Amino acid sequence: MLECRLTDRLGDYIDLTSDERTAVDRLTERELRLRRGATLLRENDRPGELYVLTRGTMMSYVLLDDGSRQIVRFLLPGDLVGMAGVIYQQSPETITASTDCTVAPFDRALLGILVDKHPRLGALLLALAQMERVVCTDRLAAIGRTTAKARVAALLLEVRDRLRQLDASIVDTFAPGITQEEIGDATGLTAVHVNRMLRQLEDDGLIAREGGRITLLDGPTLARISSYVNRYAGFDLGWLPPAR
Amino acid sequence: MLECRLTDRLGDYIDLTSDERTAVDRLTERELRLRRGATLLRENDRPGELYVLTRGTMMSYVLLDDGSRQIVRFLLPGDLVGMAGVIYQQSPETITASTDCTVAPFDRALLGILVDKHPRLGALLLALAQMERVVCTDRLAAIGRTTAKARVAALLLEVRDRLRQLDASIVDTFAPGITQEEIGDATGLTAVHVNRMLRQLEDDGLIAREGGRITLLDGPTLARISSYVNRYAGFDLGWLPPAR
DNA sequence: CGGCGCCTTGAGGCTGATCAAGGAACGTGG
DNA sequence: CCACGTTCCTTGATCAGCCTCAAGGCGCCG
Repeated sequence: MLECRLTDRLGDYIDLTSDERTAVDRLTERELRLRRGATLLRENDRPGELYVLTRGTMMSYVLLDDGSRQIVRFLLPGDLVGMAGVIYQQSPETITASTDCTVAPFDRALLGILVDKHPRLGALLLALAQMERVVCTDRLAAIGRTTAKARVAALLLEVRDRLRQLDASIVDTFAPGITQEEIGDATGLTAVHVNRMLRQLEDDGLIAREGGRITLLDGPTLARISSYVNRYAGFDLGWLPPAR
Repeated sequence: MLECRLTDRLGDYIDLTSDERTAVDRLTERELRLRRGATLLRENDRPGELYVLTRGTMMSYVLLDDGSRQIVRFLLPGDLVGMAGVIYQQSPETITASTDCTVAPFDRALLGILVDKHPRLGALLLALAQMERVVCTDRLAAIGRTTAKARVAALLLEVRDRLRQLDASIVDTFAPGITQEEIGDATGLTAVHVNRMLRQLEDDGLIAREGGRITLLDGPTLARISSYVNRYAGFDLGWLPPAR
């Protein structure tokens, strides 16, 4: 199973000093194991803690009155979990484990201390928050303004790019590890229609499927029809302050 | 015309020290005036600077290949503008003036310096970034999983709450200052259908319209049918580090 | 007075939802 | 080892919400 520490993730973007590394590792001293399907945090709970997801996958979503669900983000190892709730007295989202997984909980006061002692890390977290916001707006544009086929294609590309960031050996074949219903809940479609769109993409020769694994046969075309841009690349972090 | 400085906005959330105030004000030393319709930043431009919007309203949006537009956010005085692009070499969004307005440009390196000298402000900016992300996910859920009527209702409530934050005298009547086409581009609808939904809300007795001004006659019902939550309230910032 | 931007309303069509039924894979207990 | 339940995938038929196209009205400004 894929594993990634927060220091590894942050280290993808900047070279951490050993002081910074120590400070970040301090957030992940405790460890919590979750079973597939377990709920870490529920909407309107009081979100006292934050988490680093270290092993397994989770998802954050919102439930509406009529029982429908909007998946906001799939969480992968190395992701900070629960940041959206850090400013509220009530959590705006529910977070559950899609697979068995391990998280490291830490009090949110530690986040303040971390930023205070290591402003550069604060700036980096601010940058990563912006990245997530941009990913969210991309999804917004996809759901608001593109066809079902394009939305599914964009989601597949995003999943591929994020998995590749964790494991460079992943190129175009991967097991997304999410059901068609979850794809639907992330893209604003029904599971039935997601299934049809996957079939169409397959018939178009853009993807292949086999036993839960998906191969992107023609990434450029997929990206074109879905207006997909990889937001996990193309950074400019030259404005970050020096390490302290 | 409404006006709001960045220090005022940040001061809504925490009491700034005079040092912090000085540092924030330094970001807005320069001033740039824009005509209604002017574009401040275009998608894929190199985003070298950030801006504080001090007077007037703007909007940030994404254009898709087929010419359709997804409005990501309406910008009001006191808002930081361009933060989404701060981490990229190419701007992910276009920003244009909806009315004549005034912005204060500053180099993004200044952001790094600000965070370095005043970590508490860095943490606050991180918190505000999370808030925008939550607003974005609310919109996502609205577009992905709710009806046209609910989306329009939610947008009206959000506009009201944001205007009220700027001007406490605004209660339930306001001039949104946006066209029906813009409401559509923000909610993933066509202008024609927005018009029908406004008429329905009016026929239902939930809103009243008169000469471009809108009155929310029944906020609670509007909030209920649209699952709207005011994300501009209910904060918990107790975890911020002390001022430096 | 003419043009333009925006709003308004009607008619018809298409995308994606809903309802329904069945199949494959897998784990679990007898 | 097999029967069974559960979960997920797959496909067909019908329906409806929202889009598209079209036409006209109002108010403002040059």
